[in-house]
Amino acid sequence: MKKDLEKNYNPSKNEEEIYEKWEKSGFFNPDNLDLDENTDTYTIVLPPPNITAKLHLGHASTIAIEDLIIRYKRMSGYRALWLPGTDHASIATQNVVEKKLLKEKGITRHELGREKFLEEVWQFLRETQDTILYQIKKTGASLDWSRLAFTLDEKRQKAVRHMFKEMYDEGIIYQGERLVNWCPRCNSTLADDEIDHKEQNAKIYTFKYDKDFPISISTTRPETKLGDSAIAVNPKDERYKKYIGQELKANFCGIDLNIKVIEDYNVDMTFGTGALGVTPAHSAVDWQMAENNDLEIRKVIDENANILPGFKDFSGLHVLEARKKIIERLKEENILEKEEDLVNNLSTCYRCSASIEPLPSKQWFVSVDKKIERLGNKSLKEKTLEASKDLSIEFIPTRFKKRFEDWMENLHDWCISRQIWFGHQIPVWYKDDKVLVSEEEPQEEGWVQDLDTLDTWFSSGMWTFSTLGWPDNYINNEKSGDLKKFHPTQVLETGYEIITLWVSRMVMMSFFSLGEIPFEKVYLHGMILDKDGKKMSKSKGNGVDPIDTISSYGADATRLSLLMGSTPGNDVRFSEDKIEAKRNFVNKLWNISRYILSNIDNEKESNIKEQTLADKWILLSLNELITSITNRLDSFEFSLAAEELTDFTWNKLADWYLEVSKIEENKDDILIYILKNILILWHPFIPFVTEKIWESFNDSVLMVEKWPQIDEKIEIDKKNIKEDFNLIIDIVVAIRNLRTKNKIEPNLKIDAVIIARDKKKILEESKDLITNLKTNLKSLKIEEDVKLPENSVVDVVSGVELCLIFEVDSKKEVERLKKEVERLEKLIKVQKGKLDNKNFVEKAPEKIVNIEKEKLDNYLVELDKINKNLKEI
RNA sequence: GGGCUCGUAGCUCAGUUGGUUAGAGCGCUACGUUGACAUCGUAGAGGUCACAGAUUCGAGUUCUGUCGAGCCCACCA
Repeated sequence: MKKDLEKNYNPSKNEEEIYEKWEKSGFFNPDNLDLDENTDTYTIVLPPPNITAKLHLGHASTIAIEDLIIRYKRMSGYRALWLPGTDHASIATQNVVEKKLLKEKGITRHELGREKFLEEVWQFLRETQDTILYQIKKTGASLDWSRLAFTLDEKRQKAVRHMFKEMYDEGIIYQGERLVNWCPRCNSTLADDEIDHKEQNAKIYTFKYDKDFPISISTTRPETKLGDSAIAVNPKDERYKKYIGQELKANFCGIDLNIKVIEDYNVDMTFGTGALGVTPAHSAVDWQMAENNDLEIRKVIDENANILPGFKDFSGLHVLEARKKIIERLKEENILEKEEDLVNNLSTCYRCSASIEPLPSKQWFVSVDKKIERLGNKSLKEKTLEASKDLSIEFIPTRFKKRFEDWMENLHDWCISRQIWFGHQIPVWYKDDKVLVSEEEPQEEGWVQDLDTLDTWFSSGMWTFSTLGWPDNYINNEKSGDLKKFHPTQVLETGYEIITLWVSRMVMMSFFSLGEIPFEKVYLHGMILDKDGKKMSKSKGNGVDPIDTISSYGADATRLSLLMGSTPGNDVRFSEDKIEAKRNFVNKLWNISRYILSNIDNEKESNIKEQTLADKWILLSLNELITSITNRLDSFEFSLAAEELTDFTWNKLADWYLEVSKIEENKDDILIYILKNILILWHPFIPFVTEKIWESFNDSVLMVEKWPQIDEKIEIDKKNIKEDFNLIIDIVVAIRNLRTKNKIEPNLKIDAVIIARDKKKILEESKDLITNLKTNLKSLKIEEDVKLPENSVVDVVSGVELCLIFEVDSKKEVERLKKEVERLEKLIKVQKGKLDNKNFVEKAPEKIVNIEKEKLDNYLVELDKINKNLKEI
């Protein structure tokens, strides 16, 4: 039956229909796969995208990689689950909605009130979530939508509360006064990794607290000095040694201070005056010193970055105004010694860029150092480090293992409370002096819930198991249901930029609640940069919507362009050219299939009989391809796998075997066999087009077709088959080259003679093939020796000589040959030098030496022939 | 200050334990194409693999240093 496919593949016409077909088949859900009970599972959870905005190409890249892995594993017979979800991204989302409100309605969240504001957030959320899910489907993701989760849906809320209570009961979660990074603009604390350091020009002032004070200090923030309770000096510093331990009184701009002189090795003697004014309440380093030296902690600044009451006329001023006023005062008192320019790093909020105030505040923390009995008396930090060190969790590429461990080792307790409205509200209730931590809201009157919400990573840290039915599926330390089947997951595939934010928390939380790792491998992909190498971001407006590239070039081309030419952990630049090239390839594959399907009589391969050299060659190449692609995919070398597939499909199959099939006959079985195999091998990369072609001659669904095995009986005579066929290719190419170089009219029939000794047999067998293959020879002779006619040109190919006989421009030919002689003489000289090297001949493997010798011989033969030719002309 | 990555063709990038002539795509040049495919075909030009040194019979690949680009962490009182 002949099939008639369209001339060009049209992605937008087919993709939707194919996706529907997959969804209808039910095979996205592993429960519907026809598998034995004991089949191994393979699980990946989709890193839940923020619902703050539509997806960009970075997400598309994540999806392309994960879909590739999961489709490959599904076809390889695993019970493959890829679990979708989205992230509420508390701070980010709240910020976006706040900005939107301000822009569209001109109101702030405070004017609107908590409840109404949250309604707005949920409304926004529904809209963006729809867009995002639509985008994901457009890329062809084979996600199990029946298990779709959201970090703030009912089930996850339950899981979060359960986790909070368990951690609280275990003493892992505690409330404490700590110096936190406070954003006065967002009115919230920020984690250390939510802070950006920005260079800025500042002034550093040098002064004494008062006229009579013996030590000068330097600072960029004089206003905080109102809260100083010590001066720290380096114990090695001779200038200040005598003061250490003294308690001094000072009157700083009218405020009385008790200053203790303490020693600390971290003080840089060469910076400023070498004496550091210690402000425990408003500097992280100083806070530490205060703890070590039992200093008084005196707050100066409030949550709005204003000076607190009790500081006379400075009270109520914004820090910047207070700074100005203090400098004026110091000038008046004539104690300002120096005012210098300085470039320093300002800590700013990663969301709103406001400058951060370190403030002491009551917050909830997760302890990373507390020993946990059921984890072998180890802390979460220790367990996590252990998992990385003993390789139970493997990083790809491995260099991120070190970064992960360095970061873990320096990890402090995790501040999980956030002073924002959108998110998981902390499940703690207060009534009078009583505190209640509970999964359920207390029924009794009068309990008031903590107003803060949890850090967004608290809920996403539980992602691998909260999505699999925890805690319901975990009773008496026994896993059941999905949790038992699919946890731990196999791979976490994500961007390297959140290795610390997310990966570490997932490992800790999984250890805490399940006592096991959340995933076996962490595959880290690079970022997708724009064509100038800049990070794509909303603010720069250089983000690319995958929907746009999909509608112009197709999902397959978009995916392939993201998969190829990239290696794990390295950033990739996006370019439209690349997508276009992949679109062209997809079309090529389409046309290869079109040609095969329209030229065969029977589309079911029955009995593959390899008859000719070309058959053996292509089948052998296919075997090698299957082995190689399988290995590549197993070791996460996606780009290389795609390259090899392209090479086979385009350079071997299309360029050679299909051409041969136009000359040699009866290749239906082999053609359909090869087509089926490459469609399967390509499917994880470019699922749509392969499925579309597949359905034109199969009733089954390609997505669940079995991954190919090599055909054992073709594994014979490997070496000869390849060499022989490559020889034919070389000859055909050489004939064409000679024609082009000598400007032979395309229609002019010419005679060719091949002078061959060892290769005679193979050449004799393939005589017709060579004559017909993309050449236009009048005749082809194969001789052992021949006297060359005058009007001929000669080339040497893989050890055989080839003569084309026709009229030739002798002047041009002489020039060409002379150049050739030059080239050869150069090569021969290099080659001889190599072989004269005793070390080389004695120490290099015999194989290499022989190859080099053979090379020299070939050069010599070639040179000889050309010289002969030259004489004749 | 500590750490990481990168530097290969005009551009974007591959190149797995060191091994035959360093590859691909795009771009460029020439020629070609009415039947699988112009989303095509054939061929060509284009590389001191950043630089210097070391190890080795042999280095794009290993080591050291230098220069350049980028990133992460800490911190500047």
